[in-house]
Amino acid sequence: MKQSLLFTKTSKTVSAEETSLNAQFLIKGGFVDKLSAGVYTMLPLGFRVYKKIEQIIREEINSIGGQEVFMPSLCPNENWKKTGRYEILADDILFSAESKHVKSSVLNLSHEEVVSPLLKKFVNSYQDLPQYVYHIQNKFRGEARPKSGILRGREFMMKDLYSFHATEEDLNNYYERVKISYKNIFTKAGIGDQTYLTYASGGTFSKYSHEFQTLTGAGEDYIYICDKCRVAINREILEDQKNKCPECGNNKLREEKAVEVGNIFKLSTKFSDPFDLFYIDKDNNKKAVIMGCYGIGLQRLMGTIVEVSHDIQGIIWPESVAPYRVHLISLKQDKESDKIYNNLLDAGIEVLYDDRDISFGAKFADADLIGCPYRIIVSTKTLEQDSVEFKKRTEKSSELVKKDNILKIFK
RNA sequence: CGGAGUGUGGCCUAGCUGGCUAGGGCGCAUGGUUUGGGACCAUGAGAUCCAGGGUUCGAAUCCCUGCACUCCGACCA
Repeated sequence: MKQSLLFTKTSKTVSAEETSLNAQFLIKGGFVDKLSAGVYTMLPLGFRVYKKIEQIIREEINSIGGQEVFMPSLCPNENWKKTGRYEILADDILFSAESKHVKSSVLNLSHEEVVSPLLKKFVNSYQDLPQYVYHIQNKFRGEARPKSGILRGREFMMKDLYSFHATEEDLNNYYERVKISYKNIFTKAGIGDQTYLTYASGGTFSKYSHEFQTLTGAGEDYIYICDKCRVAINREILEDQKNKCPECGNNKLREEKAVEVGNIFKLSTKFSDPFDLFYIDKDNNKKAVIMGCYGIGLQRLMGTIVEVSHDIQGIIWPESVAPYRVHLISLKQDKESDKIYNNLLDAGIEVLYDDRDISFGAKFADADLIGCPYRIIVSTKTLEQDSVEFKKRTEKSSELVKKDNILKIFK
């Protein structure tokens, strides 16, 4: 992509009100635009990052049997009344959706009320189970107080996976597979080192649920980490847990602030009961389907990566989610840099090409802010030596690389 | 939802104990100079000072109401 063609621009300034670090960098860099509190547009650069994250999640969930669908945002509130969640949430964070001809719909804030009746249409026998259904789709939550940039929004994308089982044991087994899968996702997204499996309150159906918490001061949760087991417990169950690691009993836990990037939850029959989602077992008995649900907020994950990976100049994207792999900077209006750009494109390398006619200082500053992993600089100086300058975003120093050898770097 | 703060050209802001044509920076346009860490000079365009009401000879400035945004707390299926 030629940077001169991007309709967005970087900005040197951001409102003094915007104290959240992820919001500052993402807005200045032209990744997102805030429409109103907790409601953001993904701009071309930001949407590329978003899609990389989405794809990491999709591949990982597919690998544990997830079948991707796309469920609607609109839902008759009848469904929500069936589960009792309408009464609880209609006066709170549940958006109602009305028009002249539609008087009784809501905007889904999660999709149990859609996916459960959906599966009822297809599940009859134990032989139809288990099933794993997910989508990556908008959620609407009328938060009283959106905060921390894109970490807590009123409209956001979420991967929500729902699993359907004949038995509790089968759910438990799958639940463990999802744990591993989530760990892979956060590792691939570049925050594996800072992310902890965390015991949290489980509601009425199991002793605990599990969250994936990433250490950052921007987080809203306090977790207590057991360094032996590399797990944590959420402060909300600390007293239950008597300040001990649930896995090894270690009572020397350290407190950290963290943000919840993922959550896995055993639902039991909470949603299958109201929708009469059942199956017939081998002995011809009618039994309720056992469910689990598993969520990851996409924007929250994106914002968390920024919170975890940046320096004073800007974002340092992990290669797996960077908007472009290479930021090519020409310090000279020259056919040579066009040629290098085209060679990189031909080799299938994602490259953002700063072909703008502006000062080199501005280009460097933008490159630092935007945070692509690799930088290639083409200038008169480098071309005299038949070379370009190659620099990683994570490193201060650069090296000269012969033009002919550029592609070898990326093999 | 409780508490605190803030709304000024496209963006960031100064002005806020009322007083001349609302000042600056960024960005934008035109011309010139410059070219390895956010260049410089000149000229120019661009403003219902969040909205409505009130006080006053006079309101961006004071008062009331509403809306929006930010932060702290509560909440977080």
